Amino acid sequence: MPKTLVVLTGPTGIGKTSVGIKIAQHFNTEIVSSDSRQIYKELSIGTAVPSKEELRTVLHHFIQSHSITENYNASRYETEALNLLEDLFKKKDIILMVGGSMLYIDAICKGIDIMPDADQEIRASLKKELETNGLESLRLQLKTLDPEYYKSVDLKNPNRIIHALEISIQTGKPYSSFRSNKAKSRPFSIIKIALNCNREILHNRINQRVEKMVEAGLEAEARSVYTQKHLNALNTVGYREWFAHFDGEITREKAIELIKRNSRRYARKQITWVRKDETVKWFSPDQVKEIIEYIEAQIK
RNA sequence: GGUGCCAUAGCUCAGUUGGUAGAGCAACGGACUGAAAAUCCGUGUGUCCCUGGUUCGAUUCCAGGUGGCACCA
Repeated sequence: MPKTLVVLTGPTGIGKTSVGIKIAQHFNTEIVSSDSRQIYKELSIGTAVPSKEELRTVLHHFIQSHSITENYNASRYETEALNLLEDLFKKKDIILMVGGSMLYIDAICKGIDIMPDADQEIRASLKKELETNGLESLRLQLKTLDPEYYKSVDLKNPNRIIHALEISIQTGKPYSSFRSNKAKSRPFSIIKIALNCNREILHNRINQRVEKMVEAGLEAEARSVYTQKHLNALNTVGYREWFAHFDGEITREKAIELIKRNSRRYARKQITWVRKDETVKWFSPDQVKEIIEYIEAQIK
């Protein structure tokens, strides 16, 4: 029997969780989450993890499975999720992947080139250098260590330059030598589905969901991880705004307003990413029946 | 009902001594391979309330209308 991974994605707040559960139920299968924040066990309200009822209905993987202290990344996700999929495909022909972390989805569908994890000490020293000497100093280093990547990288983006430098420095080989730019082949076929709706409706949904999160105790949840605010896992919409409030930089109302705005912007960024993928079939969140029909037609 | 003030971008407003306009916020478009809910780049999106008048030319000046606000009745 051929194996198929059905990927369900779309902007935050569109309703992926509930649509995903209906689809998983129909195909009697399990859900592999591709959400870079729902993966953390310390977070639940601000990441909008599925409810206990929802989790009872369909078996979910990679929901609150790791700690914010773990230094997780897309490559680790690729390895772990592929291993899991191999197991799951032994008993199922269709597996549903649900989530909005586009890089994580790409890691599964196309793969990420193999290279070492970034050395945290090197990263820290490069960050320091960025602060004291500025971006130009890092650019010059990159020009020497990896002239090829220097030509194509966004030279205004510190994260990109730092990452290329840290890999080049710790391996002694240019970062670009690790980049194959080739999609890996997978032992399963892939069907990609994305949810979207009218932008104004999406914004209303997002704004209302943030209000509900606040009512559900988002502030207390943020407070509970406040001492670890430096962790990358917490450099996230819904938490960083509270940290700014706790630090006395902004009012509580401003924090909530910014969470709404940043969520809206995040949704737009997600849509931008998915738009360029021509293999994606778009649906509205109320087209569950049509989605199931589409999947069945594709499988045949 | 009378008088005064106001009407410009989605919002708050600036401006044009008459040559069709700009800030903040919001919004929109894009990039993306170990930080990705991250990080970075780009874009004013406009019946200047409506109708007339004056003028080569009106968003700007004048008249009337409409709407809002304030005060007086």
